[in-house]
Amino acid sequence: MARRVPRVEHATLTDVAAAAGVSRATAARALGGYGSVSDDARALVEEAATSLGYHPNTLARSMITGTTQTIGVVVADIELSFFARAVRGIADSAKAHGFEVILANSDEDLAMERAAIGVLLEKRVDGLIVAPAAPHDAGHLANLVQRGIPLVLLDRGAPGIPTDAVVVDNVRAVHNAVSHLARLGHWRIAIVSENSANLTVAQLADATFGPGDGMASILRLAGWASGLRSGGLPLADDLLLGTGYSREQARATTAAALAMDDPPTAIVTVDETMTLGAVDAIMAAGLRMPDDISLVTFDDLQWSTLVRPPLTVVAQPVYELGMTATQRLLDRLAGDERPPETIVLDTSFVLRGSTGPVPTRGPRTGSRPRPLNTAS
Amino acid sequence: MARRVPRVEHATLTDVAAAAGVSRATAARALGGYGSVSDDARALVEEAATSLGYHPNTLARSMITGTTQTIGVVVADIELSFFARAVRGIADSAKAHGFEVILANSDEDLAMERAAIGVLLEKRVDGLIVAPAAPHDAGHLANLVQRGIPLVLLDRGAPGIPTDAVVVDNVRAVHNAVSHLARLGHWRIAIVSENSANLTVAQLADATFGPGDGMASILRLAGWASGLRSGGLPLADDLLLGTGYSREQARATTAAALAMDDPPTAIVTVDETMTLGAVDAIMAAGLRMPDDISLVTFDDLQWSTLVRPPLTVVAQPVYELGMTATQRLLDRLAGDERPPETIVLDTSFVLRGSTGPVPTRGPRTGSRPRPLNTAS
DNA sequence: GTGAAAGCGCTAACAC
DNA sequence: GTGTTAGCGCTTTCAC
Repeated sequence: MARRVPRVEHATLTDVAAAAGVSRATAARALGGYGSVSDDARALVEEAATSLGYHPNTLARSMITGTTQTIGVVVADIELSFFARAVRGIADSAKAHGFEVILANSDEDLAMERAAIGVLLEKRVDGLIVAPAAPHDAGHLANLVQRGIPLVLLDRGAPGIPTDAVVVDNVRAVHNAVSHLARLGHWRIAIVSENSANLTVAQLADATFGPGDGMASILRLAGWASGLRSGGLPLADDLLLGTGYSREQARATTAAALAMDDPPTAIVTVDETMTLGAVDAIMAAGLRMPDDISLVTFDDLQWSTLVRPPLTVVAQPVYELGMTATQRLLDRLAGDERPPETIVLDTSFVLRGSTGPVPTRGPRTGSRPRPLNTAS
Repeated sequence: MARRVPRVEHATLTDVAAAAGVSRATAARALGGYGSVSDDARALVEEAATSLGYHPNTLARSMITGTTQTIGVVVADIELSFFARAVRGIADSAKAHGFEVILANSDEDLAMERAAIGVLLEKRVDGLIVAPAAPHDAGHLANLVQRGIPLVLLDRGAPGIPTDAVVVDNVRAVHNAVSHLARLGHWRIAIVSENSANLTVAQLADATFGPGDGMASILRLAGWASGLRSGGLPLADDLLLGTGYSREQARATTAAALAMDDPPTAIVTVDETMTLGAVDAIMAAGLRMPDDISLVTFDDLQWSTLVRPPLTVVAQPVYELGMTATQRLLDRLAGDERPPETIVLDTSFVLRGSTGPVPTRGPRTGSRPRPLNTAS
């Protein structure tokens, strides 16, 4: 005879049935609200249930029904504002539909992501929302899709994987931001990114990425490069400030760029971490925005308006990204068989004080080189 | 015959056993690493398992073992930096011990907290980490403890509930911050809090709270009041800037205080949300820190060093709070029967630019009233 | 409307 | 070392 060692005593359906003087089937029907039960029996059962403090064991239920009412969520790091807000959106809409959320952090590490997904699957989550660490190395995700496990990608699509993704149009968002800076007369527009993809600026400008084609950071680089090109600006490789994924590395890289002979007149950052480091460097250099340098950052963070001047930002609908991903996942769980699609939400460009025209005089070197190219 | 409608086909132990040509018990032993199996059998089983893509169904396992290797976490709002970081600490240490985390937000609402705990219990989490919304109305938590469900409180203790809690010494932290300000000569030290507990400053100063006695915000008020008293400063009720729990309300309340005839010479904020609103108001009023006003905020947020001047803060070991809570919970799960205790971690006072001596001349009104009381 | 009985996938005695 | 078997708590036929 199997015998478990219960950590905690829970009243079972059998207990309730016995107390109510009915069969387990009747008790189950009364409590589960399915089948038909007489009013008498229902009353008896409900009374017994409350007096025993009965709560159904969803584990046992799940074994039969095949659904756990749980979704697994794998993000890079819940500490990043972006993911915290997206997860809040996920949790809220999941809860509204009776689902719970199991959370895992991957730290953008493929092995951690794989492991996390494995564990979530063993827990028999009904579906997954994943911000894939390596959209171009997503065999494990393809495998999920092939096995019929509902999967929605968040923030980044994985090319070639036939599943839903919810993203923003990163290329266009940054292209527009760069165009704005170009119109203001900036001719040295740098970008700070943790990911340079080992591509030259020309290659990035040539690339034709769709919104769901991989990491947001790469797409933002592509948007930057294409913005430079369409603004008639030189595609200078020294403006691609590739660095490591930490505030300190972003600071150091930005600081080095600011110390160049021909420093950028404007900087774009691709996410919160890069923004923190870039602002560190700009402030440490004693530069005034926008007089000495213009700055556009990604994501409208809570403190964007607290630095002086307030930051011009590309704002993403982060909460909605999470909600939309969840909605789509729950639709799939409910049997929606439409072909997978990449849902693209709109960003907005929020103009504040950190961007402005290039000053006529050079900020520190006395004078600046003329633009190399002013044709469109 | 019961028949489930599997959303996804998973290979079962029976499948593996059949493929390997052994009994289910042998397969289970080989895979589970318990009991004894011959090397031949083990090899056969492992091969069959990999080729079938077998992953154990932890639901079935949990039904027998009585443990789900899952902990439930209920915080106010994962979007707040404090909880995001604490949850990261929880998730990391949980994962290191083979546990997963189910996350729920309560928005500091008691009903939502109760509901969340109910759901987590139905999912048979092995234990709970809760930041209680109402530490003084915690019958449901007492009930958990009585039922033997392992529970660790985070950030706030619940007086009278015999369970572990992991907190900081909020009273002392704020007392020290206020003492520092008093030593700098400040005589009108206000505090911005979403919770005034309907107490007068004198009552707060008289209260003798321990570190685990309820909401952090109240304890911080008490620390402020006792700091005022021991600094020989008047316990003026108009310095207790009680407001609603939103950035905008904090801004409005702070703005009103700054517009008083006798405005504060220094302000303390009790959390991230209050800090955002208070800084909004100070900046909107055009006040310079620390020349016009000094500011001490709670929690060392990432942007604390990006505003000018950088903020003097009370820093909490937030990640460690989460790790410690998890460690204690896992200890309890492992059978640790020590009497429950309130674990108090140390805060640190980080002196930066937003605090300084009271200027000899009044900042805006030309001259200020002399301190009412300079005795200790 | 109600009860009996099967069985989800697994672990844990208990024989052999 | 291995197989047989019972049963975790529940839902779901299928009779009555």
